[in-house]
Amino acid sequence: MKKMREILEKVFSLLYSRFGPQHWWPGDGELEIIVGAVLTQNTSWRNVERAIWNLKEAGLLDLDSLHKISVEELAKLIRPSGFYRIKAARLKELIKALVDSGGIERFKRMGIQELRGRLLEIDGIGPETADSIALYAFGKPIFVVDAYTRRIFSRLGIFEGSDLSYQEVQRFFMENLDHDVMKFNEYHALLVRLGKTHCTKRDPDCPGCPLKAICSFFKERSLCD
DNA sequence: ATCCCGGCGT
DNA sequence: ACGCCTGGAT
Repeated sequence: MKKMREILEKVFSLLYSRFGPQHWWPGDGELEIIVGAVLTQNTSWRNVERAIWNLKEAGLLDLDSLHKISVEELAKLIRPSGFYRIKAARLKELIKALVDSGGIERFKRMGIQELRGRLLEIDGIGPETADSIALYAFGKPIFVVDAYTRRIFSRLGIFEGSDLSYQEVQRFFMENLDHDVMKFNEYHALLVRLGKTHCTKRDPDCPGCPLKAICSFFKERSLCD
């Protein structure tokens, strides 16, 4: 399937020429990215920003402080991000794992598969969160799959019907794109951008979509007007 | 009312 | 496959 490489490049160039570089991850520092990756689970980034701001203002956005703070106290601070009790517990698990295995620098030095495996062992860290951390916090060449990715490529007609697993979708991208960190970074960020502004779940803006020329969903919709 | 850069337990 | 976790924006 040589064709898929061309399609993925086409999608990228259409998105990039419309939206430009996305400068991800939004927020600085490895720890802030790690924390943000957990807080944004099924939650809009706007709400995550408030939670992170609370942690910053309290002067707690460092490994040591987060390790010492109680779950209850942490839960209060991250309240605006929603699911705050379970997320506080998940953050504590993650922080504990980071501290116990020798800090962030130690994780950073791991190979991609070892790092991914370690993260997935932590309760509350699933494939998307693990890959977000691997790519955006540690600069590992791995493609992040999310709900937007699935929706956009289903509508394009590329994942049509087939109910693919996370791994299968990820393999599709990684087999058809160069393993370049900046490319993976920008590609995922651009898909999120499109998912928010045009390819929304309800009432998508197909006429204004940069991908409409190659989208089967748009073609189907255009027939009934 | 419905959704948001998911993950877990049943 | 489904219910749950939760606040905030639209």
